[in-house]
Amino acid sequence: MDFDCCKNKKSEMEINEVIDFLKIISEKNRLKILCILQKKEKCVCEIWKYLDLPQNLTSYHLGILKNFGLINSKKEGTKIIYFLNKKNIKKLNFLKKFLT
Amino acid sequence: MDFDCCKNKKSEMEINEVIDFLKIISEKNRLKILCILQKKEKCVCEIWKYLDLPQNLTSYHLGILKNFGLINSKKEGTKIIYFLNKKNIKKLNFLKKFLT
DNA sequence: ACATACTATCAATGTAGATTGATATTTATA
DNA sequence: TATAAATATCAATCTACATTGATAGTATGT
Repeated sequence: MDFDCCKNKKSEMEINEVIDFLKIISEKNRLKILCILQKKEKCVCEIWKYLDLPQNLTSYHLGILKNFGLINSKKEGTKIIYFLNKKNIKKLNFLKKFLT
Repeated sequence: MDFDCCKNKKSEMEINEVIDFLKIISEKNRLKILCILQKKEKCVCEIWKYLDLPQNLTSYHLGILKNFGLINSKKEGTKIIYFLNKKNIKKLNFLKKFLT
């Protein structure tokens, strides 16, 4: 074929990164969480009560987002406060490369 | 709570649209197909041979992309040529609203 | 008419990951 | 110290959907 796309090692790695990112944010509850945290940092109980989700499910999704580096957390008494990691959120720009 | 996010009907619909779009493009083979078609329109057999995928699987993913309006097709002899629907690809801009 | 190339469809299977239920841990409060 | 609130973790279940295998349809060339 007449071009080199999705084939060389670099291209393959980039695609994998993008896919990982997309998989994370393409889950409705997680996207909502990101949405919510844009406004202001929030503790877990605020989030699950607002979104009407089970507590443990909320914790699960927060864990995924945090593990991927999209959000961070800090402790305040008995609460865990989650907030956006704005630097990593900008990974979104990465997408433009593929789809414009 | 002190704001209105992911709650009203309009917001809910927007999120659903974004999620649908993200689910479509967060599949590796489909993203690769979009990637490939950026360069030039291609028939199914070019695509599956290039990506080293089973023919029917390729057809399946092309169907999903077409059904969502990201690509279109035309017939040329025994071949079906697929090409990007550039207008709809721009739905990506939609994302910025959520993640910047 | 026959063989071949190209594509789509259908049913069955496999699998990643979202959801649920139960429980442990930690901190604050009475 | 006992109770309650907040969070995380684990195992089990459920579900969407990607993958596979088989097959049918359609166009082309001999």
